Amino acid sequence: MKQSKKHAITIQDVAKAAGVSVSTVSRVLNERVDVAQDTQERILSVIGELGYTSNLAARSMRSRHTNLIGLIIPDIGHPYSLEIMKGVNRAIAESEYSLMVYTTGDVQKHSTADHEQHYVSLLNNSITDGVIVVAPVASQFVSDAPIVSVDPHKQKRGYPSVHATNYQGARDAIQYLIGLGHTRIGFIAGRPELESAERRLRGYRDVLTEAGIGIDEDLIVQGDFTLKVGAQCAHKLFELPNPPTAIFAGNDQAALGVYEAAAEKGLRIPEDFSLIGFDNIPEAKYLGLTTVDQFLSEMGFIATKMLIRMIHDEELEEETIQIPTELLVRNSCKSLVSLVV
Amino acid sequence: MKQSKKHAITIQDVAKAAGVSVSTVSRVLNERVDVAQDTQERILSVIGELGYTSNLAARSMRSRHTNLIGLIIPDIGHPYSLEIMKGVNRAIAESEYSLMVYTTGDVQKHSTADHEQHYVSLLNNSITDGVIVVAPVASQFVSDAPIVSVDPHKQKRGYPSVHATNYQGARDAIQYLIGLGHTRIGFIAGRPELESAERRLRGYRDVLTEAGIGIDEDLIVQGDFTLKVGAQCAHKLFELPNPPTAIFAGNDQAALGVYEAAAEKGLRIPEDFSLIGFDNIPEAKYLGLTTVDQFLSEMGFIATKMLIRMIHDEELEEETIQIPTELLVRNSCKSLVSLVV
DNA sequence: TTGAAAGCGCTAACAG
DNA sequence: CTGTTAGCGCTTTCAA
Repeated sequence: MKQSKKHAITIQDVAKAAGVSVSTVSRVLNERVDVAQDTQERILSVIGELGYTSNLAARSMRSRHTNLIGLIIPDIGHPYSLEIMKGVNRAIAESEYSLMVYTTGDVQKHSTADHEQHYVSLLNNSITDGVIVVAPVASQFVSDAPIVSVDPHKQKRGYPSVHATNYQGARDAIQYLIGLGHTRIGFIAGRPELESAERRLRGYRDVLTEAGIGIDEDLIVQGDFTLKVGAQCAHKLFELPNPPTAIFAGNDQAALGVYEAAAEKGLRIPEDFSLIGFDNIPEAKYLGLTTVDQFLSEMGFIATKMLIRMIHDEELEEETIQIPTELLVRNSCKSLVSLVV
Repeated sequence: MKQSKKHAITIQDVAKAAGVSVSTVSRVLNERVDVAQDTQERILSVIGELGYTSNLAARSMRSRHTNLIGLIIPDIGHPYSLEIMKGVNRAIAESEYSLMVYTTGDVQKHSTADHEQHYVSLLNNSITDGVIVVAPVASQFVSDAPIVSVDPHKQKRGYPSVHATNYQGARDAIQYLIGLGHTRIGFIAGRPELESAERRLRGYRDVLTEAGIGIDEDLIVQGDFTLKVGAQCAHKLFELPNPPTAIFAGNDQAALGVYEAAAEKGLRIPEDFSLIGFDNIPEAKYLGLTTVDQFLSEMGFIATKMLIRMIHDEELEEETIQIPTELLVRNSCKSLVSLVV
């Protein structure tokens, strides 16, 4: 209501309208106490009238305190990312921070260490108080503000990260299947370059060996964490002369692939065989399959809590948290999340 | 490698290291052509070595060009939001822009017009070139940068918005059910204060009236777009002396509620009755239910494309786009998305 | 209790 | 082709 419509209202406009200096307005904005009661009220009411919102860019530049947390996440549309975001969101909701999710749209094109570092710098050197990086391939990050990584591709040092206990989760899952009486358990492996996939496989091998059942290499097929290849893998397993009576799918998409392959063959889960999948699978509830579940969201939650503690300058000690996470559908096995500094 | 570790590398550091002035570095950064070849190369290599990333805050403050689009969305964890984000993401991926998703964590606590305006100002007055506001309750926004809204609660003027053709979609759905031979079709309504819910109901009433079937008010029950209440509504319908042979659920969650209620009663879909739902329902694929689908993602996509055109200063004319969106599962009816300026 | 003034890192004239 | 300079809107000493 003042002058050019094109120009946003600044702290100057507020100061002028309230008949004070900008520094006084700034003090009110930052909830300093050393401002006279009536001055404060006047400024506040002017702010309300003018609909002033402080310029984030300018504020970030001057003060190292934006109350903004950045989340750098590969593919916003992927269920994996979504679950983690949910957990982050939960932690954000009960904090004084707001969340800025940064994504570049396409997983394939941007998941390089260079890009990750770029986004970390972009956010942390400017508008965020700290960032969470999900599933980074980068080993190191240069940043003056705190960083936490979630589910990094490879075990790394230098900054804290939250890991799923993939090994223990897979162990629990296989033990659960053995408890059901299965001895021929198929395994659809994930992308071998990922530490998580490798650990799940190791859990499978170890439990089967320990149980005296032994490993039949024909029962281990190489998937890639996609539904399509998961279905192909399942077909391979079903065509075996001596097919498995249960399948452990490396992740959610693979599990759905198995489900579709089973449906094609007219098999029913869990009547004809047992299917257990890793990662969150919303459909599991209706499809009768068992999942090692909820840990994605939990990882996001823990990472966010940690980051906030770091921002508050609480020095993190070398520590490990273990958080039990129930299986969603119908059993007693547990998955865990661990924190590694 | 220069001085205090705590301090991020600035354009000054780069200039010093390259033996040029900051403005020259800035020119290279902004891909100006009027820089000598060798100077440019030298600066670029220094940037690489130092791992310099330009300060977003500072850059935003000086130039109206951040290549960042803001998405203001109520609840990141809700399937509704997710679908829209997917569409936005798709459009972002094929553009030169990056996406900044802004959420405050909790739908209930923050979905007020004031908050919406606050976030619009926060982003648009500082770091974004434009914003997309999803499901706003606010009627107007003050902002110097472009705004597009998606699926606003009430029809509003002043800025462009993308609407689902809820009326036509509901019409198509009901016609589809009539085509299947149904005459007693239950309707689970959504929150009555939302225009979308009201339009769907109107589509239902109109088609039934036009078809000469007439309206049985007992078949219309008041839901609230949640699974729990959806299930209760379904129970109410099933308990009717003359229960419906088909149910149209106002949205995805309600449809799942109906599914669960049906499962409890031992009913099977679609053998025992037909169930059709609005909004994206991933589970639909496995549950045999029909959906009016994909339009959420489409709305996000269109809104983003529009916003980018607006940022590029292409004046938007009064126009309407109609985009046919197939039903997901098994039929021929279509839903549409329209654009209103 | 308040104001004046100095920058934060960057871009964009304007000179050279 | 390149350097100098003046701010963008804000916070923060330092005085008054």
